[in-house]
Amino acid sequence: MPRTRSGVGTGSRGENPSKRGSKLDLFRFVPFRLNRLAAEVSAALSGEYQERYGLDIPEWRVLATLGFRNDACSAQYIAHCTRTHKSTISRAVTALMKRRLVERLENEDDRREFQLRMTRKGKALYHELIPRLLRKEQEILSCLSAQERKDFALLLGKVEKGLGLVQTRKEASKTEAY
Amino acid sequence: MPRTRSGVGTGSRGENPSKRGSKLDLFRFVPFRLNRLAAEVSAALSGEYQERYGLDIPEWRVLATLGFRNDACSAQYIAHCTRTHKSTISRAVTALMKRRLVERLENEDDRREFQLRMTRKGKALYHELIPRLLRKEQEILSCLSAQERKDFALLLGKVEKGLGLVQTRKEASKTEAY
DNA sequence: CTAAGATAGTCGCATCTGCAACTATCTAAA
DNA sequence: TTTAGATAGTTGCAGATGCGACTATCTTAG
Repeated sequence: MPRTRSGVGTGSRGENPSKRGSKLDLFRFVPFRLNRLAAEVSAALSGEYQERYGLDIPEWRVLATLGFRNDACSAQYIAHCTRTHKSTISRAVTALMKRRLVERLENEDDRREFQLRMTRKGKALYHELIPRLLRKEQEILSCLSAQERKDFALLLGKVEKGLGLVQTRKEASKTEAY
Repeated sequence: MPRTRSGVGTGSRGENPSKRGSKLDLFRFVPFRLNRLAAEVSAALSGEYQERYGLDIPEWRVLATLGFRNDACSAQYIAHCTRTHKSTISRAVTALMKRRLVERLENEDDRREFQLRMTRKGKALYHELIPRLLRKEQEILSCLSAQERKDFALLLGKVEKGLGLVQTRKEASKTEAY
């Protein structure tokens, strides 16, 4: 049974409790909404990569990067383009190697870094996982019309760009160096 | 533990490294984009509440909730409406009480729970912080036109609703009980 | 060649946070 | 009343992750 609210409400006590417009509705505050939404979406997806395949997010990011570029690359490259700390990527790679999903080759030209690529087993898992994730994504976006999804992607892109999250062509070609 | 099954599942276990459309561009994958964007936006804001005022996100959420409802409420209520785990809220409240930003009163009707509210000092901090955060938010959204911001908020709302993140009126009145 | 500085990757440490167990309290039913 | 079950809040524990130090290697300048 609902407890009776103490009748204070927005009424002003002597002290001027809520002066000016200096109030903030968390539910309309975009940073909070983005955080909450991201957490919820991650939770919705985790059933696929986490429970079903035992991958955590950093591990999944490594596989996704390797799978998309169908080509070997360094851990540093993955860290840069997924904006994940290099130590996190390092641990993810270690775990993936233990499970024989990823292997690494010495780089002759620069023996500090390794070339990473998925093993056959890793690729199999990747190709099994991708359709599931894409389906989940569509499920999450199913509340939007086709046009709204486009708009949403466009707006996300603008905000990302505004925050410097988007690679320019120049940066991308520089990134090739990794 | 979900060991990978021997069969590859989607068939054609042959070589064929990148078959079909089973590829995923992380940069077009909405869950990844939301995660990255939320992290970046949080980082952009942390300068205000973290560095300047020594608050972490859960602490900030407690203050924001108390500030918006200009009324005392329980820790459980805050946990529910911010979708934060109750243990996290508990620790945040403890920290805020140590700093005398928040105080709690025994609830006569139910001695399990406490009524939380900001102290004068807490309110002062809150009213100093809010305009800064709102300014930051506007800064982040400055890459969007007024109409685009509206659209963005609307689309966020639809996705939130689709995920069950939005309170209906009925739930809201039920929540009053907390 | 040598030395200084940059970079790739690893690892220890500290922090954060979710989970689950626990206490105290409330509610409802026998 | 007694007892079983629910709920508010706290806390120990473990897993995840960022930071910074460290090693090894590369590059560039003298």
